Amino acid sequence: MVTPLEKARKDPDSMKAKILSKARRIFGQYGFHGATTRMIAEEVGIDISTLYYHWGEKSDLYEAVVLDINEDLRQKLKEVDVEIQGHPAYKRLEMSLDMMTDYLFEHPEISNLILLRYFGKTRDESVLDFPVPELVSDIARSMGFYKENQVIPDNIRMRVLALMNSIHNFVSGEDFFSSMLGLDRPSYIAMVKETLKFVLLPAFTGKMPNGKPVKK
Amino acid sequence: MVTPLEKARKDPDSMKAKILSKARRIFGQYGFHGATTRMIAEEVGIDISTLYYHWGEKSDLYEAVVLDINEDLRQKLKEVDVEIQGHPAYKRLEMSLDMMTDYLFEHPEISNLILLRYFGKTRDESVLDFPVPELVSDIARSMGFYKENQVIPDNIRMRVLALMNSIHNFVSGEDFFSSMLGLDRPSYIAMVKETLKFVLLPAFTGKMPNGKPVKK
DNA sequence: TTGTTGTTCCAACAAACGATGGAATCGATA
DNA sequence: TATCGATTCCATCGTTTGTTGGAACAACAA
Repeated sequence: MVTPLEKARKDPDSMKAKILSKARRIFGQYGFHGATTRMIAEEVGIDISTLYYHWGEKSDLYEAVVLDINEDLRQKLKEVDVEIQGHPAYKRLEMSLDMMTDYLFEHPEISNLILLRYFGKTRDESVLDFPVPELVSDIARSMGFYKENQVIPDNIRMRVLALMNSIHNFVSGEDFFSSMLGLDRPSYIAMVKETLKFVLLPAFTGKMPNGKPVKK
Repeated sequence: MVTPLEKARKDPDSMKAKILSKARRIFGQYGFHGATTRMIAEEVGIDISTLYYHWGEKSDLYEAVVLDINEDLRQKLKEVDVEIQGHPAYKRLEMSLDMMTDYLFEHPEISNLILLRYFGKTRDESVLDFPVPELVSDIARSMGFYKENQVIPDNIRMRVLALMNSIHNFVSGEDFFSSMLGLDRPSYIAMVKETLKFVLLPAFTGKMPNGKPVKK
């Protein structure tokens, strides 16, 4: 059996896919309760009942959105994993940071939704949580923090979470931070990359962003 | 003239203060739209109209909550700043991390609300933003990242943001992350501290958490 | 006593929200 | 053409949410 989400992902021009795309953005910006079905329908340019026809309840649509971005993220991580093969650890992390930052700035609703799921609660606790553990394991192995096919200890998992969240924070907080610093988009993105490297490279690779070892 | 917030902060046993206290928790957990005035009133054990009598509109109460936690945070930062005087840079950062982590785990709604303000939008954009820039400058000076009474450049501000947000993330995401790792509260908090030191100390101080310089 | 002031609750309102039934429309098929 | 399924919109429903008016009550001053 084929789920509505699979249908939508297969045919990006379908009404299901259009609704899903707008729903991603609006749920990401306003959260589950802040977003209304009317807002989403209006954004697509359709009646609310059409939205309900395709996706059923609001929470069902939300669930589809979560699974959708999770699939996107997983796919992107695979791409990155292929791209960085063969480089030394230092270069691998640096490349990953650049690529993931660029990708997430193109799809900021991914970061928004992930952070909202971490930090915010929903009134009705029906909603599912997406498989963060798998993502974390993938990243840990891809970065070479831990060897293949082994159970990854908690402290390594925590470090990966810290790494991921640092990116999500800057992507998701773009409006707030860039206006606070008075930066335009390209300058802000460049500064995010610089900051991420400054903070993360020494801890995870033992080298400063300029490639020199950390001074004593 | 004395504002309702000042009244509430002066008399913690007053009804205004009781409402404010519960409002902090509920706004922090559910966000502005997710929280309802009825939820807050019920938590306090009063009628909704009593809540409106003391704080007026929902957005006014929310504004008071934001200013309240901002004041708490500012006060705590001052305490930390006094405590760490005289220590070397490495020790200052380590102490600050420990103290701020403990404090925020005691008042997680502070981290919740700050992150929700960064990342989430409100349907009516009336709401004010609280003075993050000042906080960031205070921290930058307190940590010795930059000298007193100078305009702090953007890249330093960004590093401070990265530092602050790393703590907020782990505090605010406690439920999600600790259940994901299967840790109880004390273990989780200990692991958060360890992780924060692992990630942040090398970049900001050039030393590993064990005090040794970062290896080449 | 009477009045005043501050506080609390009951009841209710209008608007917004999630959700649905049913009619209308369109395209393909027989 | 007639029929059928899929899709879209209009109108509407019940509930929740933000908000308010007014009565009840207590404490205190005149």
